[in-house]
Amino acid sequence: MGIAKTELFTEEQNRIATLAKALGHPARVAILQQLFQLDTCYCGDLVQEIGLAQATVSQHLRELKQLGLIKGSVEGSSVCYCIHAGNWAKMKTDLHKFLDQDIPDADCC
Amino acid sequence: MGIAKTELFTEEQNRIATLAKALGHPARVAILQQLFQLDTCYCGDLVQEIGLAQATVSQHLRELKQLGLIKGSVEGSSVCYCIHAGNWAKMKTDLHKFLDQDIPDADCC
DNA sequence: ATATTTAATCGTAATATTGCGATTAAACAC
DNA sequence: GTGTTTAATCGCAATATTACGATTAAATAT
Repeated sequence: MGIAKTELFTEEQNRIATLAKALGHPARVAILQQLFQLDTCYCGDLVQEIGLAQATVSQHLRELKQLGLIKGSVEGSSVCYCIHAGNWAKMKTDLHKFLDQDIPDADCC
Repeated sequence: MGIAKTELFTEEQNRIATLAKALGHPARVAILQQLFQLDTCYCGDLVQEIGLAQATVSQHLRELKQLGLIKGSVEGSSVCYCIHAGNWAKMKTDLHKFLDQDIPDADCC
């Protein structure tokens, strides 16, 4: 019914899915890439770069912030965003662990 | 309007988002983990393990197959699934490239 | 004080996803 | 042949996501 049955899965499975989901939209990927480049870190610049409406970009920023992947600080009337290094590292650890599993060579198919 | 504006983004951004999205549901993570364990590779066993309805699991399997992350082969009246090693490796390369970027130490916030 | 800039939030419409019962088709058993 | 098992697909309901105009609040400029 469109409701994800998280209770059926392990903490680890849910965490991986949550992290992956956050990266599962090109606008959020684009925002993160901009922040890695760091020639634009102000919200207004990001809105220009991304090309979506201000409200939409703000919504994507909120998602990334809620997960802790980015942090924002108010500077006068604008807001500066950047990658949250510690949490990004944690995410990387978790995703790598999943991605880098050895593929069984039973090769049953 | 709920429609992802893929044309605003680069091929790379869209590809990363598409890959991440596929991993963005715990059922699909669970399926992949089972295939890594490989004590269950038959569709029916996966349905048992996952705990969702057969139709739902089949739908998740289709998504993973369409992206090429898994492959399935018919064996009599059942179907055996496994990780598509080559495509999994490609995905890893693409995601790693994105995840492993250096975080600028300008630390503007 | 008033006007402007900036970004978050609200409300809402369009679309996508998730989940499942029912049906279907193919392989198998008898 | 008929009955059974297996898994894909259809159809639909519930929920989630995406997008944006409008509004809001805070900082800044005049």
